[in-house]
Amino acid sequence: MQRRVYEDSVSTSYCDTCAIRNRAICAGLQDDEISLLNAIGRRRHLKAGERLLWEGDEAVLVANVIEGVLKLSTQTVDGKEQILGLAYASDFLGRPFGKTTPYGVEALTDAHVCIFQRADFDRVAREHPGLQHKLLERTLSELDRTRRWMLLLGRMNAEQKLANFLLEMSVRRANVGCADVPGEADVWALPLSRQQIADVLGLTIETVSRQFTKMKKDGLIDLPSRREVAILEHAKLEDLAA
Amino acid sequence: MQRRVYEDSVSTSYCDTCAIRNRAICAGLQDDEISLLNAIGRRRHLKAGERLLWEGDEAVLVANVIEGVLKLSTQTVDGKEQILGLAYASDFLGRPFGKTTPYGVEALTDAHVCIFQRADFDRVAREHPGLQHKLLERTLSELDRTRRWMLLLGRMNAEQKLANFLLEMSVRRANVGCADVPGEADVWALPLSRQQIADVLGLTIETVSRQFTKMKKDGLIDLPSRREVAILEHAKLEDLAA
DNA sequence: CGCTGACTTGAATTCGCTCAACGCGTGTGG
DNA sequence: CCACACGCGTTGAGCGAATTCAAGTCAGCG
Repeated sequence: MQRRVYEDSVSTSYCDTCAIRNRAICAGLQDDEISLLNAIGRRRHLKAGERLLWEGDEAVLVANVIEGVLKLSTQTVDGKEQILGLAYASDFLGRPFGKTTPYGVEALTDAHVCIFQRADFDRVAREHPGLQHKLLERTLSELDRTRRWMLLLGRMNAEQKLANFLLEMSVRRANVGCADVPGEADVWALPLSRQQIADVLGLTIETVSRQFTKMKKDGLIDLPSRREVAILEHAKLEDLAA
Repeated sequence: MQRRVYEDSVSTSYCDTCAIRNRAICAGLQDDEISLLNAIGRRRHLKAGERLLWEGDEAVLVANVIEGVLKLSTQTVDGKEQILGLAYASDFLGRPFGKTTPYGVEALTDAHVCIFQRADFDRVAREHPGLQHKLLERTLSELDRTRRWMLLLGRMNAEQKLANFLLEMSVRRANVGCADVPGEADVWALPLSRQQIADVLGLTIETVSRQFTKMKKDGLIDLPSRREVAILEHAKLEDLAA
């Protein structure tokens, strides 16, 4: 029977050929554990802009990012958005063992995710300490990363924020594909609009734009088009990032 | 043999009579699991101002907060401090399964903690899924709390930040003892100096002071002494917190 | 070709920071 | 006991970075 257009049940070969098989929570699991995840997981394709989770909803899904960039965000009462973080390939999304989803998730680029019904996932996790351990490790390092981001939000000026943002994106993006060749130009397409960058950094769109312009004028970066960046002076950018 | 003055091995009765026995990660563990924790844990008393963990150190300890308030903090390159969060009774400290401690921990009030050698704790956690599960749940909700704090740092003005700070402290403090009687005056001693409050909120000491003064003038709070606060208009304070 | 939405640029404003002075309580040594 | 220093907090003045408000530019698309 045909499933919904964007969902397919995961055949055994899916996990075996999965791009993140060795980096996500699946890494290092035993064969029987992988099979179990296989049985309850589905692949899903998300178009850029499509939402996977809504803040405050009952938490019915958790997922692994296979490819693409997604944003986790929450909203202030007066409607401003604060992006809580970005999720890249092999990152985990959602709130296992919780009632409600604490943040919204939206794809910034076209993306592939491997989704699980939370109830299924919780059950397997409870019964398989290895999986739970992986999840714990991932959550702990996510907590560390989030806390470092607090330093950025609380203590940095616009220039430092943007420098850090570009450097982190450069690293996280590079981790996904092949390793960067040192000395090679560091160019890529930004998966975020100026507004979204502003939301990540706790700035306004105008401030982000001005800082981009300034960095370009100073020769630290290039902006071949609106949605592309090149880091020209990696070292100087790191100095700015302080 | 006498141990160091501030450390005592935990006798069975320690856990049984522990104030946080039913709220920390120990809650709901089986008797044999509790016994194991008992065997590897020690109580330690910290004086206000004493440090338990240093950022960047090899992670040798993890701990449960039994009583008191501690701060988790990190430093910028130029020496400014950013407090990453506060830990209250039943909160968990440290970085299990990690090489280095990602933040410094210092007691703000006199405090009691239940400390474990990380190696011991890791081993017990690995072997006892129940414990690991508790730890995971706690880490996940800590991540949620931290992300909500990002919204405060990234999107709020000084007034909103302080209002949120006071309200959160009121709640977290109240959770420790008996429940607040509604309508009762909400008065307590601040465990933080103005400077520390500034570090928590990503503000300067002067701004914090001015906001305190303003709130007092507006009748929202009272400041019986430098280190005491009373929330007079809880509802109005919540309006400010937005 | 003109419309639309995303981005940039400019000018004015404002919020929080910096710098500086001062107040207050506490401890210390003469 | 007083004088004084010291830490901590408050208050004021001026400044500056980032925001707000307001035009303008640009690219993509019907």
